[in-house]
Parts: sequence; structure tokens; C-alpha cells
Amino acid sequence: MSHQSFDELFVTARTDLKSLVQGEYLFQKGDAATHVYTVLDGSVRLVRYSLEGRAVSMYTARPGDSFAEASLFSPNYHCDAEAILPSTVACYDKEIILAVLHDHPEKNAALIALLCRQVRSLRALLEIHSIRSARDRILHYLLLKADPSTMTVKISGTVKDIAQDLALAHETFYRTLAQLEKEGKIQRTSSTIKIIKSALI
Amino acid sequence: MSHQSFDELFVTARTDLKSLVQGEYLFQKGDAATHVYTVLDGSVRLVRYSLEGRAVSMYTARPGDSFAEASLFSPNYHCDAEAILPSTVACYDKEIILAVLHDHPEKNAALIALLCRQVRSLRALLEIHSIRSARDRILHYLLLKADPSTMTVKISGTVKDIAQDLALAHETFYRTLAQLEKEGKIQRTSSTIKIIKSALI
DNA sequence: CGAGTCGTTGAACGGAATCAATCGTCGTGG
DNA sequence: CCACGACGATTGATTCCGTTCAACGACTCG
Repeated sequence: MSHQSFDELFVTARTDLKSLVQGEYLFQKGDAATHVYTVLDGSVRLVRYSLEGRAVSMYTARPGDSFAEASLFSPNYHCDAEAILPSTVACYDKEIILAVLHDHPEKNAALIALLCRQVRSLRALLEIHSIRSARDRILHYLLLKADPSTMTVKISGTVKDIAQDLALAHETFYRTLAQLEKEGKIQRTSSTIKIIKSALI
Repeated sequence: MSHQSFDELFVTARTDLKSLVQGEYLFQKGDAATHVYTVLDGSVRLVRYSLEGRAVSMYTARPGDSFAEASLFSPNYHCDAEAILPSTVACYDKEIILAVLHDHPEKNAALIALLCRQVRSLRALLEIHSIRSARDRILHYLLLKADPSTMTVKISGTVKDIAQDLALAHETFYRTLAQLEKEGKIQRTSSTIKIIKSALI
């Protein structure tokens, strides 16, 4: 079954659209949490910065995806939202969302389901992050992200961004990709990575 | 403000109690997801096992905590639940929970808030996992888990379990703890770790 | 046209994993 | 009741591999 999108649920809370240039921040940690968003075009990722300045990518929202729902009940955002491509996002007013939820009880279940999916995907990410070997981590990630029918992963944003999703130094990522391609396990173009299933042991 | 607990919300869905001996599995990945649980006593953790057999700890539920809510809308559990201490858990029937949600719209918001908190804590965990230095990772973890007034972390389960929460080899964990204690940054007993704030730079 | 950044590869370093060994404790069964 | 096995806690030595530093070409954008 396909799921109800955030937009379908809360169109009526949609207040405005925003355009972001690549690298622009939609909000930053600590800002008053006033809206929830969906991506219409481009990519927006949620990042936190560790004390040493390392960026930790929590989630990358692509067209159709919502983000910052977890701030519905929080007065402030707890991470930064950065456009990694030129992007447009739709903004939904938090107060209106809460009112809609109150007036339309049937929408609650859908939002709960959406949050449950989010929890599961965060756990999947956690699982990937605790694979120590760069090679296996990349392979797992690719298998997770690949379109099942074509076994192809589209690269949105830069390759460096993916390296950050994986919490790998970008050099390591380039190197390991090159090695995997030499072994025939993947095929690359500038914007895609195709997994050669038959070559995986 | 304090939050409504899962039990408060769904007592009426509570069907039975279960006792678990240390190391026992309450459910395993792939099992039909029929219940949601809360811990009354002991500790239960959610783990996945990577292909190489490494355990990845997703969440450790302590007395009062609920777990497996993310399986409310999923036919199967997507990880294992293992008691790391002798434990008792309360079981809540999924179908009844869904019915309660339907009949009591005011409880939806509370569950949504609970899931939002869960998302945030998973993100915090993700942040900790992407700290590369074992030392800093442990320090961050301790600061996150410590009771703010006493700056003390209670060790529930074994020390090895904590090492797994941190995705560190247990040897590395022991070693680094010993070093931190030698430096005066922490003080240990067999069941607690106290952080010496003044010694942190 | 120059500055900045991505993509890429090389070399060296450092730190965490791994292998290994010891001690203590707890439970179990003969 | 005690011997034995299992496992947690701990520390040492060694290996491995991902990070870091460095350098270079290509491209984009102002």
C-alpha cells in the first residue's frame, strides 16, 4: 500500500513556498520552530555539527519528503536544515497543523504512521553507521537506497554529500567507490551508481 | 512539563505481563508484530545483527520506557528485543491500542509527541555514533545519560552492553574508561560512573 | 581570468579493532 | 559441596584501515 503524504494530510496548513539556493540554511539549531516543511524540488538535509565542527547528516529530504515534523511539539529546532541543491520547499504552519489534527481525528493515524516510518528509517541509518568497514557500509547504503527494479542510485547533490551521509571522509568514499568499480561490483556515471548484483558475493 | 507515559495512555490495552531472564529474547526480527511493550523492571534493548554478526544496539528501554511502538503500523518487528537484565514487561495489544486511539482522539497528540521525542533521541544517538574519537564519544554519551544533579550514570546491565550502545569494541571502552579515570575526569564504582565536571576542559 | 570547490589519487600517521592472556565470579551438575 | 565451564572485566601487543595531509586537474561562477 502507498502512504498518505504529509502534503495530502495538511494542505490546508500550507502557508507559503520558499526558494533556497544551494548551501542556504532554511533554519538553524535553536531557531523558534514555527513550521514543518516538505521538499517540492531539490534536496534539503538535516545536519548537526559536533564540537570539532564535523557535520553529521541526520536525514536528507527529497521531493515529496517532509521534514522537521519532530519539532511539532518542540519550541526550537534541534538541528540545521541546509539545501544541498537549489530547492523549493512548502511551509506548513505548526499551529494550523495541530488544529487540523484536532479537527480531523482520522488524520492522526496517518501522521503516527509517518512518524513510525521515520523511526524505522533512522534505525536503518544507525545500523549503517555502525558498520565499521567502509566497503560494507557503502554497499549496505547503496542497496538500501537503490531503486529495486533498476538497482541504480541517483546522486542528488554532490558525491561529498553522500560521503557525509555515510559518515566517511570523502577521500575514503572516492577511493572505495573506485575499488568497487574496478572489482565490477558497481558501474558509475556522473550522476548514478548502478549495483551489479551478480558481482556481489 | 512532564509527559504522559505510554502506560497512562493505553492501560486499557494492557493484556498481560511477561518475565524475562537475562539474555532472553522477547521477540525477534521478522516475528509478527502483535504487541507494544513497556518495561516495568530491568532493561530491554532493541538490537539488529549485521551480516558479520555484529550487534547494533538501537535503543535500551528502562523502567517506564515503552518500545516497539514503531511496529504499530508494521506487520513484523524489524529488530530483536533482548533482556539485558532479568526483566518484566507489560504487553499492550496493537489492535486495542489502535481502537483506543480511534475512540479517544485526545490521546493521539500524546502518542505523536512521544514519537517525536523518540525521533529526537535517535538523532542524538546518531550524532554520538558519528564522533570518531572513542574518548569524545564516551564523554558525550556520559554527559547525555548522566543525571544532571549528581552527574552520575548508573550502569544497568553489563559494561559490555554500554560499549555496544556506543558501537565500540569493549576492550576499547574499558581502556578509555581507565584512562579517563586516571586523568581524574570520571570516578567509577562497580555500578556507577560519576563525571567530574571541573576536570573537563 | 582567478578563486573556490569538486573529484581524484598518493603517502604517512594514528587510533581503534583484533588477538590473546589472566583473573574473578557465578551457576550448574555430578 | 566442590570442580568445572562460561562469561565479564581488564590489560598487553600487534595489525589494519580509515583519516589526514598534500597535490593536481577540471569546472563553475563571478
